[in-house]
Amino acid sequence: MPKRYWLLKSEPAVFGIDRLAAEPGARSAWTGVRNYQARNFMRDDMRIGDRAFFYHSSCARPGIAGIVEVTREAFPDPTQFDPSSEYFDPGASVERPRWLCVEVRLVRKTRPIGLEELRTHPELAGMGVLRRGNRLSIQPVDAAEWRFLCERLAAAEPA
DNA sequence: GCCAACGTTGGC
DNA sequence: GCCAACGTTGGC
Repeated sequence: MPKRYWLLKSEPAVFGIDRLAAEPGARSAWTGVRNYQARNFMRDDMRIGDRAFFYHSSCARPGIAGIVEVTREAFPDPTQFDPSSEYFDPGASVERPRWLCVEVRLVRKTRPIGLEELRTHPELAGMGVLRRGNRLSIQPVDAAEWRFLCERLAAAEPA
């Protein structure tokens, strides 16, 4: 099974890339996803070893901030059971969980790649995050788009 | 704050 | 099951 690529959105005011970096082992459960399409991507398609861009949304400079790797496949999102969590779902139970999360590990922070930069590359025109009105917080990324962006990053960050 | 997009809810 | 109203996302 070939590795897949993703884009994971997070609001830096809620959980930014530096928060992930500060977690033990730079790992964290990716909780709080409350959209069925995004949940199904995690449940059906996300596998250990898949890689994703960590994307900052709803902030002054939205864009890619780093690269993460999936380290645990989908399991029940514990925040749905926690009445004190803003992600609490009274319709979910431990016996019948509704929402899932995966665990990710920060591979590395990257230089910020803003939306405006992403838009300058015709190679990336198909990316969901560039579509206006896009709201999906977990999006698949084509292998060609992934490769293109990694090459751009490598060019800007000579070893 | 505005507004486009679009998912969810609820009356029928 | 339809669909209008409503709520949320997210860039600007």
